[in-house]
Amino acid sequence: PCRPRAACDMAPAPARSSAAASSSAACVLWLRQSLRLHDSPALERALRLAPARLLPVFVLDPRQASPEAMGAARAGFLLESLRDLDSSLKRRGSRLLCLRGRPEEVLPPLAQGRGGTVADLVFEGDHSAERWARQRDEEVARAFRDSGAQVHVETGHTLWDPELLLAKNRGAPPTSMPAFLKLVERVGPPPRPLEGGSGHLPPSDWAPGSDGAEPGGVPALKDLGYGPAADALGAFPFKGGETAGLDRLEASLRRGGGAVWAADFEKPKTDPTQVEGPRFAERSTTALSPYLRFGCVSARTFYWRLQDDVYAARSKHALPPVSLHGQLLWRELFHLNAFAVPNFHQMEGNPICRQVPWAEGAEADKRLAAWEAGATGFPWIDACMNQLRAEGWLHHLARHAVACFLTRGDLWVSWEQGRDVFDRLLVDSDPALNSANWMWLSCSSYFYQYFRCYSPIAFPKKYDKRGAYVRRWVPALKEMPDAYIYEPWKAPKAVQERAGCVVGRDYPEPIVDHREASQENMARMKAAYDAHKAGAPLAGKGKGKGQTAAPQGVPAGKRGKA
DNA sequence: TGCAAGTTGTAGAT
DNA sequence: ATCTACAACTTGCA
Repeated sequence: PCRPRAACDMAPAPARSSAAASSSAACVLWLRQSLRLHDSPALERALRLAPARLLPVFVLDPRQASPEAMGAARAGFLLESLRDLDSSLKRRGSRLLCLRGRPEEVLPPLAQGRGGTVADLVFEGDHSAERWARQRDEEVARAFRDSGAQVHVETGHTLWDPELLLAKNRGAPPTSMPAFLKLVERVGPPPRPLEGGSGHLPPSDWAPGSDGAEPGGVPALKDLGYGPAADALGAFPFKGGETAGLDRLEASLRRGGGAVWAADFEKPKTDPTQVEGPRFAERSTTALSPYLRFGCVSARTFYWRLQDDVYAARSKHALPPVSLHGQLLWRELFHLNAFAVPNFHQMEGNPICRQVPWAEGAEADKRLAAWEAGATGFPWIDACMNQLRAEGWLHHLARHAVACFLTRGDLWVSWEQGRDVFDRLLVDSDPALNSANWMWLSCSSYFYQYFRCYSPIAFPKKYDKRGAYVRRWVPALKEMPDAYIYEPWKAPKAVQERAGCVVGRDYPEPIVDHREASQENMARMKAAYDAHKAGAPLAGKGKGKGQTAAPQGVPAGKRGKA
């Protein structure tokens, strides 16, 4: 029923002043979240402006792309993606200009027209961004407008335009999957991916800095301040970029022969302990998340390939929320929430987030540090964190286990702190999904059954009785007998000696007693929930901050018509 | 107001 | 493998 959406279906190009429409007029295409040429609304819009010159630019912002803010795995993936994009652009007669610095500082000089008039700026709106990023975008847009350019903001990171979804839900974002599925039912399927051409692009023949300080090429990791160890240590096993991403998409769709695997995929049934096979290619999930994060693969392309080539061909297939389509819908729901809920990325003043008195001070810092370093003394948790630091990737259920452990399960550390660690280390960290999932796992929002708690011993045992995953990621435990692999402190001293792993010497003592800690924390959660109920839920409690927070999308608690 | 359902818990019984 | 108790959360809808 859904035809391919042609680029010209979109809003008509605005009329522009005759002065700007001179033959040398250029269009700056500021690439951000969508590092691809297929299904790129921003690129197609830029082409419809028919500029004499098209200047695709990406800005490496030190606030994001530096060792303090971004793990080596993600930085490496990002640079690979940029290099791939540059090659693809060059094949079509263009090139990528890669600048370094703050966009609001390095982009405005382009508007002044180094070597010609810049008539248009096109970029993709980041609806679910944190406040500072939204301000950054406004500053850049203002600078271009002040220079006489037109600014065009497109939507491309999500399946639907978040504004449209919000409007169709009377201005209030759904906060549960059943409610979101109903909304999606009303709205209809997402737009088809754009049919991007493969033809020649307008030239990108500007003069990038005659001072020679800024060559405009994609830098290497070391140029961004990453040490030489970063290359070896920070390695996601799959290459970044649109080319590799589309290959991986095809491989996922073909998997199992006749798309059986993708059709029957149910997320809760996948295995978080799976260790890489000899072919080093298959994990129990698609591992497409980093490609979606950086827009190397369009969510809409993924959605429709699944629909047309996997689901349509079979009488029976998995359904949302557990199916692969379901995974895209979770992503969509959380982006919509991040767009519409005020103070979404923090506990305070966040109307959907339970106010929980998480631990603070030196003890909390120590626990957080041990957790991040993979030194909690719980082999399953430490193995997960070691994989996270090394690869930048963890299976979704492994993320659950470590997030529950850090927050409501064992260590009682704030979800915001764990979220920040994930944001730095994960190759696929997308702020909206990251904050949402941390709220979920800490029982701060979306999920409230705090008496369901992951055990760092029982949970991995269900999948991996012999602890192959732990042995892979915690070498000290390599020789520990199966019976003690998840609880080495219970092994008799002689067994520990024989395994070359004495607890307290070669491997840490457990940081807490899981049974005691989880019991105590459940009582704390109950108290926090009771306090929430006691204060009028809509009016908030205590400080009275939540209800006065300026809404970004729509006022919280406003359920009526706009 | 009551009731059903909620992507992904555990421990112990059978 | 499938069941139940655990102690009982929330949202969303009738």
